[in-house]
Amino acid sequence: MRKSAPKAIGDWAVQVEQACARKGLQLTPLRRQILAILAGAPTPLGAYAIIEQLSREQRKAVAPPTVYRTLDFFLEHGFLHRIESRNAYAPCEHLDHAHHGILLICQRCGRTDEIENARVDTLLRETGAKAGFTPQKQVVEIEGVCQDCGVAARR
Amino acid sequence: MRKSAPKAIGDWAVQVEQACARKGLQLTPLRRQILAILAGAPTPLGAYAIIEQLSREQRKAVAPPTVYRTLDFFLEHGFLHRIESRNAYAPCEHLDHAHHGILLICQRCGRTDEIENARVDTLLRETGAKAGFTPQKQVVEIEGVCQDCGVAARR
DNA sequence: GACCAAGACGTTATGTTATATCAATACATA
DNA sequence: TATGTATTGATATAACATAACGTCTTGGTC
Repeated sequence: MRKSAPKAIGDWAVQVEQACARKGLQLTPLRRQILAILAGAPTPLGAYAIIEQLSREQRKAVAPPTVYRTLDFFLEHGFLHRIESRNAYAPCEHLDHAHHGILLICQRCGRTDEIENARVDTLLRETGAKAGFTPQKQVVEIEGVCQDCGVAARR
Repeated sequence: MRKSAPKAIGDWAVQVEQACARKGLQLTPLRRQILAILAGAPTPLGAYAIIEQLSREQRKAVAPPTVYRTLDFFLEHGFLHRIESRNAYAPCEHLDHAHHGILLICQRCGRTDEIENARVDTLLRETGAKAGFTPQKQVVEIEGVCQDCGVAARR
């Protein structure tokens, strides 16, 4: 799981900022604000959770399309993952290179961790290929109990 | 992809029927009807597509809870898969044993194929374990282009 | 048969997630 | 200024899912 959330978070926000600068992407106030909200969340957030928080912060309602557009922007550029089995969005922890992440989702605490494994990648591609299939996008999500929660449960 | 849909379908419906008999589960008229609808569909169906078809067949509106309950019944007993990345439901093609399927989803034709690979399973479990994670449920969905569509595209 | 409990289904209402569409604004550049 | 492009605002609605409660059937037990 994302151990020291504050640290990883800062990292992420900073990295996104740098990536935007590098690629000439606009990091507007709205995007920055949503970035901060996502960065500050201990667990992945749903779009409507973001809308609520945003609306609170601005004391003014923010409509769904506004947030979904921003999420799409982050997703397109690989800054964010969508967790399909939860309809939630979490920071991508490996911004520096293209990859298919494996998402570990804890049932107890709700935190997620993104790991990479080249062998899984390769194996999935090969497995698909054997069936004549050309993969474009992989969704690998594993739900279970994370280390911390597992330890806690056994105490 | 499910090549000869009619055949695989018949298989599926029959197998579900047998499994229900074996386990003492009621295969009521409603369940049978939804089974048939799912079995006859070339691609995974959303709950509301089932509702529509059901309502047409009965010339009478069927409400969402009715269908969702039946879907839950099939899911619980492992007869059906939910495709997380599509909010859709597809017959499970390996009824005879417990498993984590790998779902191949074609972007062009929408058909899905479910394959099994023990190595993927093992590898995912191991990968999780290395991170201190105890997996309960795996979601592996690969989106891409199936053989037929790939061939068609290259012609 | 009378009774009870469990399971299945019907019905109404509502909650949750996501998108279509068009208008307004901001900024760069010809 | 005019024109184009990117972003955001605003309204409405679509798509997916569940809560809560009532009714009816079924199958067991006395």
